[in-house]
Amino acid sequence: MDPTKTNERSKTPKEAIRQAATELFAASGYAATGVRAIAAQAGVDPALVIRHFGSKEALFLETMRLEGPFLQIVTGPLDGMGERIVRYVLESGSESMGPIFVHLLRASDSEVVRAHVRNAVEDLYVEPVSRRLEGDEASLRARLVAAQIAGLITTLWVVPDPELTAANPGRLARIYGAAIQNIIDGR
Amino acid sequence: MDPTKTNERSKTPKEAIRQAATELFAASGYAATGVRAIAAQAGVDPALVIRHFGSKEALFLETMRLEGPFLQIVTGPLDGMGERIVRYVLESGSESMGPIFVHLLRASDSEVVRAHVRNAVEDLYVEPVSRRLEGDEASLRARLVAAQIAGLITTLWVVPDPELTAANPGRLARIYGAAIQNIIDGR
DNA sequence: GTCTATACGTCGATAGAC
DNA sequence: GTCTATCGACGTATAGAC
Repeated sequence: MDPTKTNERSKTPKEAIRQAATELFAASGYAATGVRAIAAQAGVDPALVIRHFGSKEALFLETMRLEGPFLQIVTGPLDGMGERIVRYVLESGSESMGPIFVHLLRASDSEVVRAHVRNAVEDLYVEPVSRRLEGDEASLRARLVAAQIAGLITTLWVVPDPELTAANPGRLARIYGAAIQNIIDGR
Repeated sequence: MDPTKTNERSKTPKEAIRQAATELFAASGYAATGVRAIAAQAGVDPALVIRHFGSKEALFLETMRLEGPFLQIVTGPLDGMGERIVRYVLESGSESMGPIFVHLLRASDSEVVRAHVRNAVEDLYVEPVSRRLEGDEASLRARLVAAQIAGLITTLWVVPDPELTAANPGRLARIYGAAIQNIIDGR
């Protein structure tokens, strides 16, 4: 009569909370996910959630760790890198990295969340790209590439544009990739 | 005849609420601004805020109307339009349009807010740019231009990158403008 | 040391008296 | 129409049971 999941008896309560939070935040975002709902799904008391993670926001950030094989993209040849970046972003939409970015940006009303995003962008995108770029103002141009990626993610998934999400990925990669390549090559 | 109310110094209560909300939302964003704080600044009862505008969210959206002379930028010549767009965005940061976009994106955890942003982007950016673009896939390319603009706004002000905000505006306009121009020109 | 029960303060929103 | 009183839900804190 109750098809919801049973208690994960093989795990410690803290891990059960972390897993429940990961699922619920990923499914419904930050605001729509309550501490009591997380506790219910984990099969624990709501107070335990705060006791183990300090606050709802801290738990949110812990489940929203940005990591991905983006570095591999950047270690490839400079030629065609723009298009490869776009393809990677398009694929990451259904993967782990895309949705995480989406929920983080949507919850960026908090300064703590913004700092989290800032650090992740710096480590994941700006730093590796900056290393690879040649010519003047490599750091500046790397940040503008990151801005282009952020814009694509925003328009595709944060505030989705239906016509863009339905567009042919190959055309997107070709057109937007060329624009990114323009900054990679540096005029 | 209906002479003015007892409150000669202020406008009608509804307008006082609207003005107070506009100031507070612009200064502190959506989450950090409470209904009671708005009512206090407007000098009215908190219940009036909801009664006049339905909800905090509806009042927020009413104060966050996106409008600007962006259309003038797009009516100019196609040549150099990319750079002009970037300059306009950079200037709008201290103006009315920039902060509004920032607070809307930061509050985009709500589907109602997302719809608001989607409509504004469509009317303000995509539609005018799409009209001006030549060649195939004008609509798609216009949306990718909008994506680049969104990325610039995001990286400059939604989740500010200190090194970008401190960068020379002329260099930003030249580099990022060229990338936008790449899509405007269409390969 | 973990976990539970309970409660506190605040939030957006509502009902009903003047 | 405007205020008083209050609602239910939220995130969070704490005392104390196992």
